[in-house]
Amino acid sequence: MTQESAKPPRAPAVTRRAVLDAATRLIEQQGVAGLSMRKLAAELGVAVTSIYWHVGNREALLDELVQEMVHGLDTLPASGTTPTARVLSLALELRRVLRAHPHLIGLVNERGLTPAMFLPSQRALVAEISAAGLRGTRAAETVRALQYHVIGFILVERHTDRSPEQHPSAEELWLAEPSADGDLAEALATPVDADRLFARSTEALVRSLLADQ
Amino acid sequence: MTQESAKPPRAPAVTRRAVLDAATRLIEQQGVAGLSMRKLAAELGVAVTSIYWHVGNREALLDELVQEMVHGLDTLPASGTTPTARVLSLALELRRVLRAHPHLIGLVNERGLTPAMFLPSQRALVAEISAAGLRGTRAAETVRALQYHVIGFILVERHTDRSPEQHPSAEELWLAEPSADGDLAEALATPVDADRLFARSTEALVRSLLADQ
DNA sequence: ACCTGAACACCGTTCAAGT
DNA sequence: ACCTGAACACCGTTCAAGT
Repeated sequence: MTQESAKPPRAPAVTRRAVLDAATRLIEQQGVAGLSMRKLAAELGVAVTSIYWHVGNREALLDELVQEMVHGLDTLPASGTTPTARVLSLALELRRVLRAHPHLIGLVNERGLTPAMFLPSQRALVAEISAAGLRGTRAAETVRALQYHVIGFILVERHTDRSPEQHPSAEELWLAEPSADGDLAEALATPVDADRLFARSTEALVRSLLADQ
Repeated sequence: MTQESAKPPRAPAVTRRAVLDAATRLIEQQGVAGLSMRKLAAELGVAVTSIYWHVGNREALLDELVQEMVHGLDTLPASGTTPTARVLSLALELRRVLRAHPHLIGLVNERGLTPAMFLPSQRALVAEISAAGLRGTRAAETVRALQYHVIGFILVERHTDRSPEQHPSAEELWLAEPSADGDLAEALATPVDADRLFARSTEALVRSLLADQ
């Protein structure tokens, strides 16, 4: 509903879509603070002011990326047969989806869209947790505990992903540590396997939350 | 070792300490991105360039705040009698300490000081987890799971603390939700009690991680 | 020892002007 | 319909100059 002219005008040098995609790339590489309108223009080979014609301004550009992320979070599919397995599968799936755009979580929140964004995954969690036999306040606390756990893990991971080499490193520190348990020190000197750590810790949390007690 | 003159010169308009404190205040209120040298100067009633004399530049200023935070994280005190209680007390204590400067966590990481910063709390966790009977890889995974859980929770909390009112709010969404479990929906429409949620979820995680399995 | 203003390169944004 | 350069207010930073 935007282009409707008698004669085909010359093709635009950039499109709204190209701007959004380039912005996404910049944010992934350098974080939200690293997204500048001038860098964007340079990358697209166009004057800065062209960007403004396509997306309004920086804020509106981010608004649009946020919208796309919020709409991208549909109901999550649960898999597995036991309640624990199904809830765990939801947590794994939520991490998988959020990991695609970890930088946008903060932007979504700044724009007041956090509840809307997480409603679908909360619904899915509610369904499985209810099926597991939890009710009322207890069930709600379980939903929230899992949500915080997953989002928190993603945020920590984003930090780790964007961090330079650390000095002194965990390896240096723990190999130099006088310790009763040499195996433990050695294990702590090893790089973190985020996938494994998330799977293990989340399973532990889910088991405990779903246990009767 | 810096001021050593025959006659007492006029008192400085600002001090290094005053700059650091004002910066801390600005960061707490507006986040790291909200810290500008010019705002800082305005707040202290001095020319921008004076700030540079005291702290070098923006980067060095942040370096100093990071140093203070890293040194502020000493060994944590564990309390309680059972292993679960003692490990849980460490997690609560770590959250308490980190909550004082949640914005600095990212800065510490950017500067490669994350392992150094968390070594003391890792040591404390190692001691209690070893006392609980865990060894080697399993113990290391437990330490890391707890560390990620606590840091993640803090990061989520920071987002929440700095967020505007959300539209639509969780309340609106869950009260409008057709649901089998009315109590659950009502509970999810209630504001999150972060202290309680953290205590509950962390206890659940600790119990599960320390269990034989 | 400490403060100042001028100056520079950067940024987001607006606007009048082009085609 | 789409692109452009000039211009403005902001930012971090350097420097020569003051007291």
